[in-house]
Parts: sequence; C-alpha cells; structure tokens
Amino acid sequence: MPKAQRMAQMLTVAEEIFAEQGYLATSMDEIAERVGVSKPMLYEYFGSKEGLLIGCIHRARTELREKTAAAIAGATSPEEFLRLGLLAFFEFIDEHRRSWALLRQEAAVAVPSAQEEVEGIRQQQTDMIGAVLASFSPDIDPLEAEAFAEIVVGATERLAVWTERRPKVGPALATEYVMAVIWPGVADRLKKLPAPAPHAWR
Amino acid sequence: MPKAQRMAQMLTVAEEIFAEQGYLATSMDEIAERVGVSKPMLYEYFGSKEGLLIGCIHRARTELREKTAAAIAGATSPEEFLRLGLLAFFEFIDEHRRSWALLRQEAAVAVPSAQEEVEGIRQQQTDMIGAVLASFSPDIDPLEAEAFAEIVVGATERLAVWTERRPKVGPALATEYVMAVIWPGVADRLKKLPAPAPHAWR
DNA sequence: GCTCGTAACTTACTTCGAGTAACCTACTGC
DNA sequence: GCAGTAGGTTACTCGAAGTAAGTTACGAGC
Repeated sequence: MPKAQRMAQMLTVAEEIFAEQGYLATSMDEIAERVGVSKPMLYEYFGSKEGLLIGCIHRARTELREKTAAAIAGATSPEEFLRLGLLAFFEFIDEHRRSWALLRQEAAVAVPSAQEEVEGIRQQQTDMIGAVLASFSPDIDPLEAEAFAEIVVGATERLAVWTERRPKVGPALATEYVMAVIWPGVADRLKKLPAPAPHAWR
Repeated sequence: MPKAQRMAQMLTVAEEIFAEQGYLATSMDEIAERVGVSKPMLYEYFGSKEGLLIGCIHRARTELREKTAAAIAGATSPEEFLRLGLLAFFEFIDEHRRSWALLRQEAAVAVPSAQEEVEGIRQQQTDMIGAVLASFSPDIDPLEAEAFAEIVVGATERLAVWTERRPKVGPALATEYVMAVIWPGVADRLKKLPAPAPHAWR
C-alpha cells in the first residue's frame, strides 16, 4: 500500500482506538495489529506514539478549519459571523463525537507538543473571533479583544463537552445557548467603541 | 514520619514535579527520591501513579471549594454572587499557578478516574452557578440553566488558562472581563422570567 | 528489660510497552 | 538480469510501573 494511503489508514485506526481506550491505555502494538502492519511501520511514518497522536489532532484541526472557513464566508454582521462559526463548530463536534473526546481531553495530558497542536486549534478559534471584533470595532483594546475571544472559545468548548452528556441538545440549540449568554455582552462592547453609546461606562 | 504527614508531603512533592515535567514524563522513582523515601511507600499510600495524581487533584478541589464557599457567603444579588465566585476562582488560580496547569490539563489523562476528579471540580462550579440561577429565577428551564452554568464555567476556565500567558491580567481584571461578556446575557435571561418575590421562595 | 504487634520502610525483583537495529522482498526503471 | 528503493518484518533493548518479601523502629503490656 502506498505511503499516503497507509498513513491515512493509521490515523483513522489510531483515532478510533485512542478514543475507545484512551491514549495511555493504548499500545502501539495494538494499533499496529489493527492496522494489519508491524509496529516499526508506525514509527517509520510518525516517529513516536506522541507523533501519531499529533497526526490525529492535526488532521482534525485541518478539517475543522476548512469547515469553519466555509461556514463563515458569507457572513455580513458580527452576530451572523459568530453564529455561523459556532454552528460549524458544534456540527463538527457532532460528527466526530468519539474523536472529539480524544482530541480535547487526551491530548492535553499526554505530551507537550500534542498540547501545542490543541492550542493551535484554539488559536484558530480565537483568531477568528478576534478578527470579528477587530473588523467591526477597530478601536477595541487588543487585550480585551483577546480576552473576549478566549471567553467565547472556552464557553463553546465546554458546552460541546456538555452536549455529549445531553444528546438531545443538537448543534443548533447549543449555538443558541452560547449566543444567548455571550452575544448581549459582546454586542454591548462593540456598540460602545465606534460611536459612544448612550450609557457610557458602568 | 506519621502517615498523614508523609502523605501530605508526597502530594506536595508530586504536584510540584508533575507541574514541572508533566505527568507522563515523571517517574515514581523520581518522586520517591525527592520525597526521601522508597517507591513502594508511594504505592502503599496511593496505590498507583494515577492514585497519586488523583490525590493531588482532590486536595486542590477541596481547597477551592472551601475558598469559594467562604467568598460567596455574603452575596445578596445574582450579580454579586457571580462576581465574588469568579474572583475567588481567579485568586485561587493565581496562587496555584504551577499546579494549575497540571490539574486541569494533565489530569485529563486517559485514566478515567482522574478525569472524574477534574469533572468534580467543574461540577462544584456549575452547581454553584446553577444555584444562583435557580434561586433568583426559579422558573428557568433546567436544561437552559445547566447550559448557562456550563458556559460560564467554560469561559472562566479558559480565561484562567489565558491569564497565565498574560501575567499583567490579575484576578480582578479577569473577573471583569468575564462579567462584561456573560453578565448582560445572564441578566437578560433572569429578567425575562417572572420575577420572584424576593422573600417568597424557599 | 524483654517481647509482641504493628506502622513505616527497603531491596530486589517481574512485567509490559515504547522505541530500535538489522534484515528482508517485491517492484520499477534501465 | 540487475540496482535501487519503497514498504515491510523479526527480534531485540531499555526504562518505568508495579510487587513480593523482608527489615527496622517503637510503643504497650507484662
């Protein structure tokens, strides 16, 4: 089997087993066996167990970025922008329930560089939010914009984990919940800056 | 040295080394050596490496619960309640910078029971928020209340991680950021429902 | 002042899994 | 038909989790 194809297969199998049993409880021998190949092949292509995990995360990250970018492409207001971005995120999670737990939870643990990959996902998200804030309200304090973006990402991520325990809450409702809590506050801040709002500073 | 004292010492050392190097990169021999005791003693008192980690998390959780409970004791409005709770949380993080990363990130380890301990911390937080919402607005949809609580906890946790990279953002400012984003949305929801007579409930 | 019981501790293993060295084989281009 | 290489394997090393069995410190009861 050609290299690229074999690598993709390995990632798929690894993601599945990691999600099933957890990163620590999974041995490279086991993954190799389920792929139908010997352990050194995994090392040939991914260098280490950690490398394999990072490969999984990286692939998910790429897919998430593409979906989000496509989703927000047509947005015309900050509210629409946020709503579409959140929806894309929750839909992604919904489609990847199993691997999501892995990527979000396991990766943190394991290894500093896997940690970086996960941070990369968050960076995508915060960058996106930061871009909304900055584009619609260029004078916002950069530190505050960053904090807002982190808050939105944190809220969203946490709610994504929560929806796993509440299967009846689908992507649309999850999006509404997040918007209901954060949008008034974000809108408030956006209004205040460009044209000083009626009620100035609390 | 008596058992209780030795256990406390072990937890302190373990927390420190885990935070320094990460859970995986730390060996039990290393912890034992730094405690000044042999490895089987660690197993005698904590059963496993995982057990030791859980011990660390559990201790932190207890401390956080006590501090938060003390902080919110005198609150009279939902806003004050939230603000004091958040402040207590950020102050706790500020005092435990080293071990914080460990407890939140590392603990997500494949080991389910460590994961549960960390979820226990979050449960404390969401319960607290849920209690505010329910006490000030008893007719709120329980599912929505739960979602709101998760959102607030997620936002807070994420901002706590962020402040580690922004040392100039202290607990007070972090609290303000979170309140600025979430309070308008939460207040909005509380207002929408039939206002309870202040004294008539419970 | 001895000895019994137990709490606190150690040495010396076993076991398991990550990572590696060295070797094999089938196909492709020439 | 031979050389080079992509794709693969077997059989190891080594480090760290976990354990079995034994050792010392010491207070209580006689």
